[in-house]
This record gives sequence, structure tokens and C-alpha cells, in this order.
Amino acid sequence: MPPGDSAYPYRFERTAMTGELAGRWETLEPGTDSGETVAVAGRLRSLRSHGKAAFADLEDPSGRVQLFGQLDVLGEEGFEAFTRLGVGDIVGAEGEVIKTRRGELSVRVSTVTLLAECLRSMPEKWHGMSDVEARYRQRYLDLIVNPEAGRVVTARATLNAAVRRFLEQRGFVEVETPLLHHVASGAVARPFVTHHNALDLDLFLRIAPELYLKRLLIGGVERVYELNRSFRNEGVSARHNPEFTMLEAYQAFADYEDIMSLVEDLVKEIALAVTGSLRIEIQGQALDLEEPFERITMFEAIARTTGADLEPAWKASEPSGPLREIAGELDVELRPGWGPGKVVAEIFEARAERSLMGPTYVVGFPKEVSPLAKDHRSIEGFTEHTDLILGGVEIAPMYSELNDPAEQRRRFEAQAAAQAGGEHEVAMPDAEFLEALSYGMPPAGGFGLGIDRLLMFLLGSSSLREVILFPAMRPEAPGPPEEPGN
RNA sequence: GGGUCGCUAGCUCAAUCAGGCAGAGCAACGGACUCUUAAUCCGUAGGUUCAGGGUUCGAUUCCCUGGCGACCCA
Repeated sequence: MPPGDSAYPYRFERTAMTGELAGRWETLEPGTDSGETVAVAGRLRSLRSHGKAAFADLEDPSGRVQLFGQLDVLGEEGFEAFTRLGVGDIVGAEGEVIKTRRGELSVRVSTVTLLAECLRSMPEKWHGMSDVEARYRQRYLDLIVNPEAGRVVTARATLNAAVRRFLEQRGFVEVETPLLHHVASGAVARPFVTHHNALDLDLFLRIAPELYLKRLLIGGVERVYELNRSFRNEGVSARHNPEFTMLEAYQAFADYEDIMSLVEDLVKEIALAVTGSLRIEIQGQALDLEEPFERITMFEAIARTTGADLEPAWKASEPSGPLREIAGELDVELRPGWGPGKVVAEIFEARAERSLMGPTYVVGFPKEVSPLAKDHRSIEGFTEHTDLILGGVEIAPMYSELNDPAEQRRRFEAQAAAQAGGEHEVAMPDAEFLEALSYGMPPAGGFGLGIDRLLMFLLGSSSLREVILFPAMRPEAPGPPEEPGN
């Protein structure tokens, strides 16, 4: 083979997309030629050979068009090359746009080029590929054979664009902050640990960008956001992936009330952009995003779903005895060291959150579980921390951000004490952040928004793993099982 | 972490209940056919039945251990 004459050509000059052709020649009469010659390229999805004529369906991102090959047009050699093509091959084809007698828009092929051969059999054309495991592991095949799989790709791009447009209009600046953190801070989650060889230093993959974005507030970037990937070393489920996409944004001189209206507008704008509507369906239930989102307190949420009123027990202030009794009645498991705030939050998570279809703002979180938010202005022991709940799942926490370095230090110390008491889920103290805070951070409101979860709801998917193109999986063929005792 | 279910040809599935030659369709390969479109017709080939062990004359099937996944629960 001469140099450059490869079975894998370097490029192909495409002059038309199949979707354009379908639009332009829709009214072409069956059995007539258009007079226009085009070059199309894409993947062959089917092939029907008839001796001295053959048909193939070529697919590109805009649609499909039929390729019509005839012996007397292509010649002996060309026709043989055409019929030798296989389903799944990537090909380029040049020819005149015609409509067959049966009315199918086609390119009557004069030249065909094999651009990349498909060496394996494609999934079956009729039943496609339905095995969930195979679809995730070989998402590229899922994308080829299941049209709805491609929706995820475009919907996410649309969502990202809507987020950026919305925030840019409001004067927010997009930034990038480190993924490798010295301290896993900004959220309560178990981090992934990695190691920097040259510095001989253990590092954590970020669990949230929060404390870096706040450093930027201190630095004078008054409206800032990061559309970020974060990592949490926790379980994998239909609602959790170890790496996930989150939006975090902070606005100086605002509080969580301002942020609640901001997030409400943002969620509406995203829903409109992605689905074209403010009505979405979650688990068979129609939700209207148009109405103002409902606002309830954590106590109200618990009372609504369990009938239990925690407020008297909370106000009795005797650490957590009466609260623990109620938790027992509600069958909520508690650990010994937990204080009243943690107990209330646990009851909420275990018994109330799931049944809030929403969109609902749960306003006010106990101080114990919210170490980065300011004290609530009127509810003792609570913070100005709101969660937006959609479909029974938390999709966006928002705070009046704590900016008093002394109080922040006390919160960190309380967390450290809880950790010393055996609690794993704590916020790690971050000394460098405390130093930064001591230079003065403007009052600010901020929020995080779980992009994957929101997308899941907007697309009506039952699992987060459907909207993450390559969800976390164990390797398919692990080595031999470890010997017991190793 | 617990429970339930699943894993058979490249893909979609039979055969498993009640142990008895591992099959079909599509895809692949060879052939016929110049307007088909789930093309049709004739033919060929294709298997570590997820892995390992056990029971049995005989295991895809029954039992045990492990792997991977899905769903539900925590």
C-alpha cells in the first residue's frame, strides 16, 4: 500500500447534513431527481442488497438518508465496494439527491468511501440494546442505537448554557478553583484521598468548592460561581454517583432570602430551556414550577409527614431526651453522641424529606449540621440554611453565609469535638480559610445546586445514572478473588 | 450494609419450573435478486450458558462460594 493510502482516510469533505436534505427536498416528487449533488457522511445503520441495486441507511447527527447504489451508476468496482460495506461502518458518499419511486429521499451514490470499518456486529436493529449494564459500560453503543440516550447529551449542554446565561445576566463571574484540596472542606462528606509525589503530600479531591469561592468573595469578586465536578467517597445508587456536577454561586451583600428568589428564578429558567415547560412529572406526579415554591420549616415538614410536633421538645432545651423519645417512636435510629440539632435533622432526613415532592424550601437547619451558615435571626439554635427539595430529594442548599471568623472557628471546633466523639460526618476545620475570613468577607448569600439530580427530574429519568454518561461502575472482569487472610 | 431479582451466540430472547443432544430471530459469512426500507429467498459458521466448587450416570437447570448489575430498604 502506497504511503497515505490507508484503509482509514484522514478526512472527508461533507457538503450536506441529512437533516437539511430532508427539509429541502421534502416536496420532491417520487421517482424524480433533484439535480443537486451532495456528499454525506455518517454511520450505516442498515443495508439492503438486491443483486444489481442496493440500499443503505446512513445516519448523521441530524437524521438519516437512504443511499441508493446501482451497478450501472457505480460501475463494477464501485458497486462491489458499495455492497461490501457493512452495518455500522462509517462512510462518506457522494451522489445526486433523488426521490425513489416509493417516495424515499435518497442519495444516488456515484462515489462511496469507507472511512472507518465497524469490525464488530452492531446491537440488533429491532430490539436495540436494553441491558442496563451493557448500556452504561458501552454508552457509545447506547448512543448509536437508542435515540433517547442522545437526549441526555444535548439536555445537559442546554442546561449548562442556561445556567451560564442566567448568571452572566446577573453579573456573576465564572471561575475555576482547585480540585486538589489540602483539607476536604465545604461540605460534610468522606473525601477521596490522593498523593502528590513531588511534594510528598496527601491531598483530597474536593467535596465542594465552597471555601475557595468564599476566598474570592473576600478578594472582591462579589458575584462568583463555579459549575464544578465534586467527588464524594460514598455509596453508589440511583441518587448518588461518586463524582457529580454541582453549581455553586455566591452573591455579596445578599442573604438567603435573596438567594431563595434567585434559585427559584434559575430553576424555572433551566426547566424552560431543557423541557420547554414549567410543568414536570416526577414519579407519576405532575409538578408545577410556575407557582412560588412553598416554604416550610423543618418542624412543619416533620409534623406534616409524621404528625409529630418536635417544637415543644426542642424548646424544652434539655439536651435531647424528649427528642430522642420521639425519634424512637418514629423508628429513627440515632447514635449516642448526637445533640438535639443532629437528632432533629436526622428525623427530617429519615422521615420527612422523601415525601416532600416539592418544589419546597425547607427553611432553617439546626446549627449542629450547618457549620457554614449564619445563625437564624429568629429561631434559636437554627441557621439561615434552606434546602430546596424536589421529588423527595435535596437538590439545592442555600445559606446566609457565615462571615464571623470567631464564630466560624467555634463551629469548626464543635465539629472537631463531634469527630473526636466518633462521628464521621463532620466538616473539617480549615485554618487557612479562617485566616482568610479574618480579613473580612462581605455578608453574602450562596447556594449549591445538584445539576445531575435536577437534570434527572427534568428528563423524567428514574436514576441519576441515566443522566451521567459514564456512571461509576466496578470493572467488569476483576482479577481472581483475594485469598482469605490477605 | 441488608433483601429480592438477573447474567445463555455480537444483540434481543428460548430451553431452567419437573436435570436428559444448548436453540430461534436479527447481525456475520457464501450465494440469488436493479426501487428496497424490520427487504425476501437458499446455504454456512458462530457458545468458558458470569467464574469456581459440590451433588449426580448426566448440570444452563439443583446446592455452596465468589463476581458484576438492577430494584427496594438502611
